[in-house]
Amino acid sequence: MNLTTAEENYLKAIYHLSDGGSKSVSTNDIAGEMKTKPASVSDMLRKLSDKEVIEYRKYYGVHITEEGKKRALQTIRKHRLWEVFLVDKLNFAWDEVHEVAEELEHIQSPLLIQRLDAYLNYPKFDPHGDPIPDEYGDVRARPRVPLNEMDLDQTGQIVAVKDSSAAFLRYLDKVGAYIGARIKVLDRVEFDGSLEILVDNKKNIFMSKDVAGNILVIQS
Amino acid sequence: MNLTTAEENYLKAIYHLSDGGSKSVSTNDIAGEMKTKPASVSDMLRKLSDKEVIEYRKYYGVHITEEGKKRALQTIRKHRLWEVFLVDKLNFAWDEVHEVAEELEHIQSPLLIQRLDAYLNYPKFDPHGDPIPDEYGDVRARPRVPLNEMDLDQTGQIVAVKDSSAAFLRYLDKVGAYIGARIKVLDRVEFDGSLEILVDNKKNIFMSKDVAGNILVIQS
DNA sequence: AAATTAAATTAGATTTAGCTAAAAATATAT
DNA sequence: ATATATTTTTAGCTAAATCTAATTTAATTT
Ligand SMILES: [Mn+2]
Ligand SMILES: [Mn+2]
Ligand SMILES: [Mn+2]
Ligand SMILES: [Mn+2]
Repeated sequence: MNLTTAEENYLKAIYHLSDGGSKSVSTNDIAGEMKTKPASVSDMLRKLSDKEVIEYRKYYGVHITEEGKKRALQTIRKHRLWEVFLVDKLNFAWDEVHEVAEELEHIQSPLLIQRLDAYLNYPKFDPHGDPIPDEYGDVRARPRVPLNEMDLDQTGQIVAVKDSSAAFLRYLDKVGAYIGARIKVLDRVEFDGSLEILVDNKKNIFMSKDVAGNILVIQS
Repeated sequence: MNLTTAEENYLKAIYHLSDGGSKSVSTNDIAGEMKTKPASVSDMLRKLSDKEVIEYRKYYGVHITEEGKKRALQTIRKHRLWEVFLVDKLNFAWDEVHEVAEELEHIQSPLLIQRLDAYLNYPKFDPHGDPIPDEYGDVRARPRVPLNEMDLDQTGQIVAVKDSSAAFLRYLDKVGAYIGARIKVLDRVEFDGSLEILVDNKKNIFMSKDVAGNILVIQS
């Protein structure tokens, strides 16, 4: 059974809100994520349930099914591949790609995605550091730690961000904290948890605990 | 005023059926081209007329307006740029690109098209030899002659096809009559107008008048 | 100039995706 | 255990894009 563009978007939202299928998700949360009203969500849940991509018990939230997870991961795969294309080939900045990818992810053509993947050299991560599922939906996740949880003097590499808003991404660009940057925790202010970070062994930057909590690092 | 995907598709059909705005177009012709029913077309014509991209007098067919022509050319530009991308970068065959481009042409992002154009090195023609309008809607058309109208012993280069069906394109691939091939008219059978053609100075092929009429050539 | 045929429009339904307002169910607090 | 608050669903409406069937207008033949 085919999904419409709206159904794909809802399913992706449910996948994300449920942490990849582990939690149940509420109508209100979906409405918040999709920027629609709860009444519209109730309607859509009935449709997604009919198509057996979610399990739906009225008043008790939804679970995504195995089939639903597979579908969501395919859409996420397409989204992230297009983001890589936009950044690597068309020189988009990493904060300019999400909206366009949100449209491109709905183009129906398995051949297109296969060829795009090959053309991009089978990338494993998108420009925000999020993993790209393979064509079977398998994801190679790296263990990632929020920067604010790292110990003093620890080193690592920035691999992803939790907040992908354009404002946040532009701020990171400004201070040089791009994906791939090597960092070291130089100091932590006990009072508010803010940090002093060494970036790429050459630049010292200060950031609030809040900012650091949105930066994900692989420790090394 | 923004156009929906359906409106863009109808407007493009009207542009083509009217030979770029020169002829008036009938409801039935549009229905044929769009594979919808005349009743649906009447509905859509009212909408397009409200948005002032066509001039519509009930029962007397439609004319595309200047604004409509501009919009149609933008969509055509996007369609053809995507086709170049699919063939040049993703190694699609020229008979595999049309359907996907029919979806990709509706992605809304001026930046995307600007960057794609640059990335493809500002191509002037799509894989079927059709000209790509520039961002102002200007088209550099080459004077083209159907192969069946060429005189004996004349030479030229295949630059486009009238029929873009996959079946026809595959046939052309098989006989080596791809876009860019140099050809010479060796013989014409008076009885049925069929032709013998020398392709790339090395291969002799025979083709019916019907086939030749769908191949466009620049004479040289 | 009628009569017939063809083309186009209108009327009325359906599906998808949204909305608001009202009702119902569940959760929380006294 | 009630009362209150919150969440969720239902009912009813709108807009887009289709359809079929009926009607109207225009074009073509006799
Ligand atoms: Mn994204
Ligand atoms: Mn999307
Ligand atoms: Mn095409
Ligand atoms: Mn299209």
